[in-house]
Amino acid sequence: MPKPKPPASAPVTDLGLESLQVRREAIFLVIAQVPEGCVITYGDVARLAGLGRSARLVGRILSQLPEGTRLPWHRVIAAAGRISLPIGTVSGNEQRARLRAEGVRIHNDRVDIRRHGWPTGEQS
DNA sequence: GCAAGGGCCTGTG
DNA sequence: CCACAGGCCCTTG
Repeated sequence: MPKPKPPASAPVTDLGLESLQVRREAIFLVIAQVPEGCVITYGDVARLAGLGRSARLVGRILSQLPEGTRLPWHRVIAAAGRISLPIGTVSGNEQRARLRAEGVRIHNDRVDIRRHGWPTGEQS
């Protein structure tokens, strides 16, 4: 049958709404694995999480993170090592402060991705 | 339910 | 730096 109709009685294992959750979890796991002093781009996070080109989704998810999260969201930056969060904002300031605290040098809203990029860096 | 606009994006020109 | 298009999701009307 090309059209599996779910019973209106008990759609317990319902995909679709849940897959959103799954994506968030995947993103969470990927970012959680970024080592200290390293950065990763939105695109790479999406790719490693199996989301393909949904870098924008990653940004959206990150923007909606709870305050007390242990997720190192500050290690997630835009492509080419650019920091997309504007300076002067709480998040932007926090991100820069944390990165610098981890030894990441920031020069004009830019991070040396060749040095701190992950996983394609040389931290091994 | 569809169209339009916007957002921590990305790549090309 | 700006403009466009490609992809994903949310909010409005």
